[in-house]
Amino acid sequence: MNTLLSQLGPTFMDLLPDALHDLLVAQGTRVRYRGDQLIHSRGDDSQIVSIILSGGARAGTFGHDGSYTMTSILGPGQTFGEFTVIVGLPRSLDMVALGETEILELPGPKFTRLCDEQPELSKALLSSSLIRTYMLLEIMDAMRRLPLLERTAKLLLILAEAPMQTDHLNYTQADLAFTLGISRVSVSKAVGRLAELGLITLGYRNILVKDPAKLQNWLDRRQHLAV
Amino acid sequence: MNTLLSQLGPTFMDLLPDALHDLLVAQGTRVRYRGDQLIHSRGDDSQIVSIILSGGARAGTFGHDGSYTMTSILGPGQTFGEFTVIVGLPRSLDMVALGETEILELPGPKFTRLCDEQPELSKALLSSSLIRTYMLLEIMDAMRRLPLLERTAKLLLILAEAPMQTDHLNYTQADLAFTLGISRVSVSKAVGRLAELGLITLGYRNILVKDPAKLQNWLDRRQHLAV
DNA sequence: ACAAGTTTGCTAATTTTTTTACAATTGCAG
DNA sequence: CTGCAATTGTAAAAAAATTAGCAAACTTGT
Repeated sequence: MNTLLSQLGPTFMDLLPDALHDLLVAQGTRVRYRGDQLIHSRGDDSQIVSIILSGGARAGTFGHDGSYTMTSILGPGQTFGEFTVIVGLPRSLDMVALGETEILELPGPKFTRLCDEQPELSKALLSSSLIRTYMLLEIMDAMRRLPLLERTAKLLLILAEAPMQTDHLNYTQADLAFTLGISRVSVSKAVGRLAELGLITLGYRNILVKDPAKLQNWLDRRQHLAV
Repeated sequence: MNTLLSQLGPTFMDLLPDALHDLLVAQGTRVRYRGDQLIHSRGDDSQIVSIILSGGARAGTFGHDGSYTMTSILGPGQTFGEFTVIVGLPRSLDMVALGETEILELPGPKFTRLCDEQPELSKALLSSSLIRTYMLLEIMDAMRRLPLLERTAKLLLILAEAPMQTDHLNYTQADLAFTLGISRVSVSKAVGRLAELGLITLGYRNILVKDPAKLQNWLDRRQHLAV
């Protein structure tokens, strides 16, 4: 669960030469989204590549029953929609703006043309995609191997290091439960224990991770023992 | 857990124009591996891109305690090692040959040069990488949402549709347990129930999925009910 | 065809997690 | 300031999964 946001490596935009960066910005349309505004839904087949300029976005799925499972959080420099455009399948996740967010949007055909003309673009996208795959594998591994308490800690760490986040994580414990795929009671117990250990501070509708490094450290030691 | 093998889309090799396909084969070295032979280990930083020509490979991690968790299975036309070469980080998974396997190996520098010269190569790699990411997200979703019985069924389905596989899946229940990250007893119960339902037939060191479509059907109905 | 080593099927005891239910707390709207 | 709705903390019971252990079934090498 090592995150999709506190990037292990550079983001797509980081990987781009300046010239290309400028070209993209020139060719795309800047669109602003308010916090919690839906950017697009699972199943859409709008062919648009989105690049986050500022703010952030969270990816997840809304269940038929209104539940929500968060899959990942994206920050500035990261992209989404390229799967839809390049592979030609409908979007698999709902995307929601995380706070005031500015996104650069490029129509699919224009983007693919740019890719053809500028091999560097494909290469940057490839690198960021490979990095993403790597992280997903790490996350899957964590999900299978780590006990509930550690998994919860890891999620908090991911959220704490997310872009557009103050110290206080404004999520309800029910949200966290959905995200982790465990019960609210279990979350309550887990965060309770973490709070006991002085790693986090609990509030109403929010959790404070004052010292992410400390939490990370605790987690690392835990994982070490487990393996 | 929708597979990394019964490809949802085309494989890397499928995406390649014939000319490039031939070029790669000409530039690479064919290497044969016996069944269960270790191709490379987690942590290696050998810079080699591997393309499976025939046979297959399974990716996973060996724990310090000798345990093994399978992450995915790759078949002909699929690649691995590109992460290492392009991003420059050590390998994250142990790869083991699945039966008699022939692999085309390209040294990293040669591969990156080819990528620079042939943009089509980057593009094919990009598509297959995006497809892989998509599948991983599906798998993660399944892991969080599906109960143990369904997860087991899904794994069997994935394995049954894997390349290099006869009707009989030659895995011990302990193998399946490792792969699913659950206990052997739980697997035993799960496959027992599936056998009761007539969806599979149990044997010694192997499981027969005579009618994958039927199993798929059962799973679909189950998932529908769950959501 | 036998002995040795795996693998499977089961059981019982234990641990973990979920469910259900309810009280206490918090923020907010009026 | 007060009452309401949402959120959190907790406890007890139920369900699910794990561990540990053992006997029976099965392969294989000799």
